[in-house]
Parts: sequence; structure tokens; C-alpha cells
Amino acid sequence: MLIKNHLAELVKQALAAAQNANALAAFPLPEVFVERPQKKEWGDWATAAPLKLARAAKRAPLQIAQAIAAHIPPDEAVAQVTASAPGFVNFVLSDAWLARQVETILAAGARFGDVTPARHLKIQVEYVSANPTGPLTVGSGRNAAIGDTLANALEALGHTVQREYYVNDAGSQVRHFGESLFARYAQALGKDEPFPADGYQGAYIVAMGQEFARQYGDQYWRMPRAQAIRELGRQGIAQVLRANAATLARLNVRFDEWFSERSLYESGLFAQVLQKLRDQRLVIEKEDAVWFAATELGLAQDAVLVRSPQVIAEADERPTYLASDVAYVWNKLVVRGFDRAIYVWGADHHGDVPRVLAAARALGLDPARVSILLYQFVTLRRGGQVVRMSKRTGEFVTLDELIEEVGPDAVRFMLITQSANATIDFDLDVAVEHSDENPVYYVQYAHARIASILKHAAELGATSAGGDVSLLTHPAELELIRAMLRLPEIVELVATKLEPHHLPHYAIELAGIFHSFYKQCRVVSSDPADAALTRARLKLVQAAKIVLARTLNLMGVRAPEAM
RNA sequence: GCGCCUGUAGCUCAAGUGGACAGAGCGCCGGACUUCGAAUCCGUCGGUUGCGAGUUCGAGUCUCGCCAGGCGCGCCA
Repeated sequence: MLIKNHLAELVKQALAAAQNANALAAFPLPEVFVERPQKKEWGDWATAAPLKLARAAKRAPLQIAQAIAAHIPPDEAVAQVTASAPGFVNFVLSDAWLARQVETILAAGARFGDVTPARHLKIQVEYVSANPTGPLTVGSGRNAAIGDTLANALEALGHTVQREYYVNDAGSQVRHFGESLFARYAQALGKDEPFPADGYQGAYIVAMGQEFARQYGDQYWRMPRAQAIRELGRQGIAQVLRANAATLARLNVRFDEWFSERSLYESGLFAQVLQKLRDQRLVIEKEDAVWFAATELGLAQDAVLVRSPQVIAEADERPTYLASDVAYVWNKLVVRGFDRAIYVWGADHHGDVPRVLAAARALGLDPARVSILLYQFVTLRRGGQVVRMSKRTGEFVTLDELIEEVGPDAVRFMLITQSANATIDFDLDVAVEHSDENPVYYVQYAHARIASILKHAAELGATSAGGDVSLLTHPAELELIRAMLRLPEIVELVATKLEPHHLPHYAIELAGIFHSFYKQCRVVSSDPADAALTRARLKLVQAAKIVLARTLNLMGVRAPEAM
């Protein structure tokens, strides 16, 4: 159990005890929250419960605080409880208890940081899901870093997590891409084939066209045009997906499932779901198209599910993205039975959120099971100039290039350091020049430093065996232990609020506290009189190594032994 | 015009549910290596939380109105 929950429990017990002793009037016990005070002088933990209870208890907050403090039961973890104005109860943790937590961390090992959830859930996190029509952009990198870190945190919280990439391989997507690829392929064969006006301009398509021409000769040129476009499109998409999977793997991002949008139609699922909406009288046929009657559910306008034949002739290209989304949410929550579906979307899709949630509700699904996490855009600067990015025009810095320039660990770290709600304005020149000052190296350095200490100790024959952690009483040692104990809280915070940015901030803080400890406390001493303390401190730094490594791993960042 | 996000130290950003004197890093300036990694540490300076009202014991946080920036608002994907 997290110490903060334990303390909250003590506060509740104290409230009840104070009421029994007639020190407080009877009132229903509220939910009690314990929080970290901003200043060290206010102890390790504090609760503002007295301030909130003043009205119900009809007493001055400070008096309530005093009553609570007087009735807190004795506890091995708590050294001191005080009431302070205007109405806080402050807790100071026991040094001995803190020191003992080093053993707890060592015993937990690589699993330290795990938290037992209130309820075990089967959760799907769907992320990246970039159109398979070209290389991944830096924006997709942000999506990947956010989604993967969230998935890691949810797993640490004990949930069963499935990581999914939704492949937009349906409809006119494949044709558009195929037409561009076909043109480049034909041109590579020396044919006079015009490039489509709205085609994908990137140089990568030219290269792919040349590769197909080299590999298959004029095989596709001789078959019926529409068939060639379709087949080239599908092959090209498969190829792009393989390349993108490799890019993501460089960032330590891997998926359990690459889910095909097309399969939603081929399995007949969309037809079934459309019928369910019809049964709810939420489907309207007008202007030759099929509409979702979103206005019936309070939205501003209706939305097309299936386009009219006048707009697009081919039947399999007529369903819209919304059509897929509606079938997909049903697939997630009903067909595959996930308790919760988490989507990570770029902010440009925020207008789609209400429609998907409305559709889920219309299908009788609890919209609380769906979380759509939006992240703002990444803008890149080079030489002070904003690098404009568009997959259509083929002008962009690819995620691969960014990884090449900055390094995978720094990329992952920097893409989750800021809250998803904030745009990232990233200057490539600065990142490359100051890469040594990148916070990720600060954190990794702490880990490598510990590895080096342990190596040094091993060379001298010093071990932690039989180390007595009760010798850990130096303020810097206790500060380090306090910091390590925060990891489970951070995991819980990240996973419940879907805010991965707390993790890198915590990592920086933990590393800083370790570095400070290192400066103040020598771990491996050559003085035989210090042998016992050396053993205890070796335990402490082993624990610190475990916590740093886990923190980095949760972010998909390596924890190097040397650097 | 409407909707969503953002505005906090010179710069980049934090700040669980409304809590105590709003915190870090970078940069600037000044210190610290004859035993474990100086990619480090210690210290100084730095604020009308975009502006103005409101709600209440208390607001960076909630409400309303302005200002500025980003993103949306198609039978596009």
C-alpha cells in the first residue's frame, strides 16, 4: 500500500477516534487526501482535511487539526504529527522506517514501482496509427512516446495492456497512394505517365517506384490499370509499414497488433454496426448519402457515414473515416471485450472526438470506457526557421532523421517531457549542439555512475552482504530514499491521469538527489572502520540503481552501465 | 463567426482534488576535483502566473469577459 493511502487511513481513524472521545462533533467521515507539502519544513506529508471539514464540524480548522493530530494512532512509519495553522496536519516519516524501505526496494527489484490497481482491467492503448503512406513524422514520434509510456505505466499498475497500431488501409487511401506509386513506377520504366495532381510528392515514392520497376519490370504496366494501382498500393503500404515499424523499434516502441481498417468492412462488422444505428433511428438517408444523425444526440451537425455514388463511384471507397471509427469502437469494446480503450490522437483530430463518443453512446456503450488523449503539435526549427511539415508535399523532417541527429533516448525523453496539452517547439540546432546538457543524459549519467561505483566496490572486494540499512541516517541518504519511494506514486499518477510527462520530471529530480547524495556521502570507503557503513550504502545505491533503471525503462529509455 | 488547447522567471517548462511564502532546468555571475565518473555538486540573481472582474476561509488552478498564439469546424484523409 502506498504510504499516502496508509496515512489517509490513519487520518480517518483519528477522526473517528476524536469523535468517539467527543473531541469532535459527529459528522459523516469524508474522503481524506494526503498530499506532499511544498516546503520541507512542513514534513513529508500533510492533509488539508481540517480546512475542508471546518463547516461540517462547526469548529475552527486549527482545532480540528489539533484533534486529529492528538488521535493519530502510533505507527511505525510516522515519527511526528503536528497541527499547524491555518488548519493542516503534517506528518514526518520515521528515519528508521525510511531506511528499512531500502530492503523493500531491493526485494522488489525490477518490479519496484508496480502498484496494485483497485480493479484489474483489460486495456487497449492505440497509438501512432499514422497513415501508411509515407515515413513517420516527428508528430508521430510524440504520439509513439506518449502511447508507449502510458501503456508501460498501465502495465505497472497491474492492468493487462494491449498495444495497437490502427492501419488505415481502407478506401480511397490505398488508391491515392497507389496512383502516386504507379506513376513513379511507370516513370521509372521510362513511360510518359503524368503524376496525379493530388498525389504524394515525397522523394520516397520516387525511390519506391524505381525499386518496384527494378524488381518487377513492366509486370504491373501490362496488367489492367486499376488492378495495378490497387496491387501496387497494397504492396507499397506493406512496405511503408515495415519501414515504420523499424523506426518505432529504434524508439523501443513495439505493437502487439497491427489492426487493419479494411478488416472492419471485410468481416461485415461495419454493416452490423450500421444496422444497430438504424435500429436506434440514428441513420438518415439524404442527398444520396448515409448520415449519422448526430444532431439527435446534441451535436452541432450530422455526419456522413457513407458517401453518395455521385461523389465516389466505387462502393468500397464510400464509407468515411467516421464509419470506420464507429465500427472500430464496437470492435474494441464488444468484439474484443476491452474494458477500456485509450486512443492517442493529434490535436487536429479533436473535432472527431464528440462524434466517436456520441456513436459509442448510441451503440449502448459507456463512453467512460473510451479515453481519447489529444496531444498538441510539434514544431521544429532549424536555423531559427520553422520547418513546415506536410506528408502531401513531402516536406518534412522524418522521425528517422530526428533519431539520427539527436539519438533515440533523447528523442523519447524530450517528446514526453512536456504535457500533451502543450505544443512542443523544438530547435534542432540547439538539440544537437547541447546534447550533452540534455536532461536525459543527466539521468542516465546517474545510473552509469552507480554502475561504476558498484564495479569499483567489486574490484575492492566490498559487498553489500549483511549490510545494515539502519546505519543510513545521513540527511542525504534519507532524502534519496524519500525520492525513490515516490516512483509508485508517479506511476499511479501517470496511469490514472494519462499524463506521461510526470515521469521525466520525476527522473530528473531523482537523478539530482542522487548526484547530491553522491557528493556528500562516500559509498566505498577504504577505511576498515567504515566497513559496515560501506555495506549499508552499497545497498542504498543498488536500490537507487533499480529505481533509476525502472523509471527510465517506463519511458522506453535505456539505463546504461557506462556512457 | 463557433469549438478545443495554450499563455507562469531572460529562455524551456513543472505545479494530483481549489490549500501554506508559485518551483526546476538552461543561461548569467561566484565557488568546489591528491580516494567511488566534474556529462557532477554548492551558492547568488531572477515573478503583478497575458489583462480585468467574480465565486470563498483560500484561486496559477473554478466561472465570465477581453487580448495573443496554435489546431479544428467538408459527401478530405
